[in-house]
Amino acid sequence: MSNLKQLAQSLGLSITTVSRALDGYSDVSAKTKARVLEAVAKTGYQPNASARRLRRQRAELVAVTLPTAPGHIGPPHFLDILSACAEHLAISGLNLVIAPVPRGQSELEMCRRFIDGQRVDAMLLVRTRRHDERVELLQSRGVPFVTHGRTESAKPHAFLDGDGFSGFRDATLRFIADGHTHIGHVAGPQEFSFAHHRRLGWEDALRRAGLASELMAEGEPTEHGGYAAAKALMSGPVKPTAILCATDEMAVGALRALREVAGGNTVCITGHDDLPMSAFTDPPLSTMRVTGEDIGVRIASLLLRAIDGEAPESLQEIHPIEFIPRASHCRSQRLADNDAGIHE
Amino acid sequence: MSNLKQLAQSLGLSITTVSRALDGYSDVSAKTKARVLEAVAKTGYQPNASARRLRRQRAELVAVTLPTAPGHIGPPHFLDILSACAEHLAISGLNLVIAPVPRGQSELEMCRRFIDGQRVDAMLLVRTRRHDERVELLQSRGVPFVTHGRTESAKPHAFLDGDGFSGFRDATLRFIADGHTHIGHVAGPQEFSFAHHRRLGWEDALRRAGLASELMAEGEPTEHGGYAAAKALMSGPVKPTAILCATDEMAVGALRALREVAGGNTVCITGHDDLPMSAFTDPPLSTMRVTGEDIGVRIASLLLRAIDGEAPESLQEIHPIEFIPRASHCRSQRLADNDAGIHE
DNA sequence: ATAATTTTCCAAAACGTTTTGGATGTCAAT
DNA sequence: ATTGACATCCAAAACGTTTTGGAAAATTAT
Repeated sequence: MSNLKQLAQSLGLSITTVSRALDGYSDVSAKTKARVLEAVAKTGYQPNASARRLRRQRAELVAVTLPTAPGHIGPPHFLDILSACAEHLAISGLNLVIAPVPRGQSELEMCRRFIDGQRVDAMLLVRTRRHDERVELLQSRGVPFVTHGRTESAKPHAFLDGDGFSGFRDATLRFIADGHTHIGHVAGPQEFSFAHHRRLGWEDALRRAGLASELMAEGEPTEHGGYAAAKALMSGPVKPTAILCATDEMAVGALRALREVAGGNTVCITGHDDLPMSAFTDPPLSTMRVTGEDIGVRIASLLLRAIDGEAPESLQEIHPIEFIPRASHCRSQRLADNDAGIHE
Repeated sequence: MSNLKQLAQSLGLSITTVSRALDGYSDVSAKTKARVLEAVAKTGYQPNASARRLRRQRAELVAVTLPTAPGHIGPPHFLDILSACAEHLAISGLNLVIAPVPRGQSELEMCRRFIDGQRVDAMLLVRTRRHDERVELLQSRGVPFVTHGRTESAKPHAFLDGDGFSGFRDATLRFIADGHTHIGHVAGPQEFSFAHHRRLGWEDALRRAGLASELMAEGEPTEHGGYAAAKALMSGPVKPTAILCATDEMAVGALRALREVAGGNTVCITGHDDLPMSAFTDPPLSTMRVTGEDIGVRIASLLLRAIDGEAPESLQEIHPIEFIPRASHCRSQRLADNDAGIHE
């Protein structure tokens, strides 16, 4: 609509001066600056984004790659995280674009398109895999990026993660303290970083207590995955009396499986994520969550610092997990009452 | 990294020719076109997005405004819709940016920033209100846009909506046919278009059947909102024997409320949206969903047509709703068995 | 052989900013 | 009067594309 040229002309000033007035250079007198500001306020002038981006050689954009998994895309609270992230990025003039992987294309091709076309200043990777080819690509291109979840990459990179290991270890220890000796795990796909760490935490606690860690079933990180995995666990020769699920969604599926299986309604269960709905399941789901304020905001500030050129080593955050006790982690009252009792 | 100039130089061609070869003009011989394509494949050249956007006077971007509601942002399956939409837009070279409203700013200011800065070619509005100021602004600026959900705007605009009215009317009729005479409604905030239409459908069925429509409670479109509303309904002088909830999330909350209240476990209940988790509640939630293929894809194609200048009148879609029967809509077996029985 | 047409190419002008490197004028110090 | 310092302004270059309006070469028609 309106551009600098017209604005300058109407004020009898040069384009340069108007531009510098708006950018707050000391270069322009207080009087003309005021005049410019007034004119801008009146016309609602906004600099053309593409032009500024071209000149500044910054895209003012950050892309988040969404792996289009079959089924649904990610934990339901994911949009909240992205929204908070976008809101925080916007303060620094950056916008967040959603970059789902087109069908028939690899995640790699997609990343390449974005960085080679200089469409973005940085990227955000979610659903990180332990060995993630996207990470390697971005590292080799020198593009700033942050991953949600660690990887096992040799070269350090910026990431934000919850301490799933400790969270699941502590939850398992809690079950052990409650007298459980058969503690199962409904695991997410082990290629995913988050799922792997949570499993390791569960295993670690069992090992320390000298308990076997064979009661594990893996499934898709969805309600159905949790359902199927829990069914598998409950149909084995040795049945668990407590189950840690990798996510709340899986736990919801597991809850249904337990409902359908004989003796299932005394099996204790926990999830992870503290989804809004988890307080409303039957029984209300005991779960965990990353402590502190919004994850999205923290991711955003990591991204900003990465763009500013900060070293990856100093951009790695692992946040503690807090346990949200509700009803589901102590269903078998016998156990909870005589807490030292051995259960079989 | 690499640009047209370098590419042209290395091929001994002009910038123009290379550019036109890539855009598929008939203007360039088959042989040189092949040479160019090969060089592009080898160097991985991608045109600089900002430059192209500036020259073409298109932002190649579509923004979706996310109302940052207190609590959570939208239905959990929302990201799936956005993702599908983004994927489809990408085919035409458009990217989807998410534009949450920064705190302390109005949705209007945010829209203005985007369109005055020519940051976007079109906008997508969700959580549409019956009287939506964003719609008026965009109409007055002549920016292409599509809303998810109708409005009561006098001027027509592009939208995609489910036929919530018919969906809820039919579901209510189904309850009536099952012999229910006290049918309640856990409603969403009536300022929202979707919530209002669903209520009207419920009311319409009751009116036709000569039944009173006073058993309604309104709440936030969240689990907790549904919980509180259902509690309110169940603590009145006349209690419903069936309840239609505006969304699955509200239904999940209502289910818990019914669990906590005497006689609640025979009250029939339905939701709307068919969230993944709805098949796993106790009892499995009977619900509804928009028929046909992915909503996100359809929104995307509406957006594309709007950008192409198609008239708003021809860009209005209301899609039928299909009922997903599970267990929750016929809990009181007495009713279901003798279907003509009067219940009190 | 010449004119008309088609094919193939390209120089230069945009697009709207930001930034560089002065230019002009004012004022105080010499 | 000259110099230096400072305040205020601006012309022009650049960012990397796409598009316009030809120009040169090759082909066909006369």
